[in-house]
Amino acid sequence: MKQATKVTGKAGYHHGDLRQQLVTATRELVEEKGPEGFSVSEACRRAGVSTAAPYRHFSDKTDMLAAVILEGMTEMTTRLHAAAAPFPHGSVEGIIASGVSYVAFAEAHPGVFRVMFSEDYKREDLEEAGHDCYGGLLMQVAAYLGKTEVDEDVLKASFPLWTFVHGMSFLRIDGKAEFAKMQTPVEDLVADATRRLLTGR
Amino acid sequence: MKQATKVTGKAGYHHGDLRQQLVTATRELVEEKGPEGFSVSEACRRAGVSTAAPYRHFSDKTDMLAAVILEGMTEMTTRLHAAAAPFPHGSVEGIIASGVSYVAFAEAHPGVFRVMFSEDYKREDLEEAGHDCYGGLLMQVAAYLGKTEVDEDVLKASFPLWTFVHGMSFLRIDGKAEFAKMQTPVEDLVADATRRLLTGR
DNA sequence: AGAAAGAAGTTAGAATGTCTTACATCGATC
DNA sequence: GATCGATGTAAGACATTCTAACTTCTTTCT
Repeated sequence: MKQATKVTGKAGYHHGDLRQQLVTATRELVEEKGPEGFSVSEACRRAGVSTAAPYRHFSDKTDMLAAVILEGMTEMTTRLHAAAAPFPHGSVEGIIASGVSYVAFAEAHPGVFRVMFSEDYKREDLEEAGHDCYGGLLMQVAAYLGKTEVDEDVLKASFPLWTFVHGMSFLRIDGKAEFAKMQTPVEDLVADATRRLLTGR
Repeated sequence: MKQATKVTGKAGYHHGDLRQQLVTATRELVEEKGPEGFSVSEACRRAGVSTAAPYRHFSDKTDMLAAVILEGMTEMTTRLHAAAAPFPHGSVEGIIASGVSYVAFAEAHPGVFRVMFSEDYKREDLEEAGHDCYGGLLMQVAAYLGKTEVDEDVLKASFPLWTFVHGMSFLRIDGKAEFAKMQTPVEDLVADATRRLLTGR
């Protein structure tokens, strides 16, 4: 009656990999029904355990969501990195590719993206994950500006870029692009804006 | 006729102005605890009625939130309009002022702002309210471009502006401006970006 | 004016959800 | 091979959304 969870076939009282399975279930639910629609009970049902089981692995309902956020954050970081990789470090093209990838992540996982920014999950690990992610852009912009470290100029140049792709992400997952009758591809919008914000033309 | 008499409070069995009072309570709660923290029960407690009372005025919990969204949307519309009013119609300054005002609204009412864009509240009245709001920007940009009506060019020029202030709003209410070590005033950030996105330099 | 109709409250309760407490089971260790 | 700690379950306290049936007040119709 247990789901076949492990390849080794663990079908007993102990689950074997419950924590990760709950995170996955949570993530799926958040994706399907939105952050609001997620319930611990439902995740338990999916994982095939009682509703009390998660509390061995998570302190809270929000703790489960935090785990999802963390997963999402690291995934986003690697994605942005990978997107920029083919281009020279510090090139406008690389920065644009990162930006496009940011929006793409939001569109691929709107639920997770929303949770990632939905509330004040002021937690050390999440902050750190955020820093890692944003740090990638800072490095690229620094290189673009010919700097070896992140100084005031780099911060000032980077933030508007983030702002733009962040706004673009939300508008798109909220269907506001259709609302605004904009069917220009994201790639073009991000490329144009990034160029203008960065190079000034 | 009845509203005027019962403004002072619930003297009797009938409340007199429950609907509006519930909307207000909902809005306060959303502001205090965020969209997630809001509960119908709590709103009822604040309005001093039983938990069943709201269902005479709203179909749903989400219906109550929708009312708050509508209020917020119209308030935002008037704000943006007012902000641009002092400047010549179609001037960059007017457009910038609107943008700054957009972010200011988000910072003044982060909870409401978040609900306004948190979910797919696909409802006719909300869509319409959104159109009214965005329409203001479209008009200004049209005038800026020397057009008398909203055509493709206007749409293309306007959307990135919205995108930017929208992203800025979210980043700020999420505390990401501090996170990114940006303490440049919003006014400057919006002004710079708007100018660049719009005029190209 | 007074009865009937309808609007807008109330209480009670079903269904669902979060989280705690006390207990059961399993794997690993000594 | 008995024990112990980690991990699961069962039962339940309490909150929440929403419905159903009843009550009270307002309005409207003769």
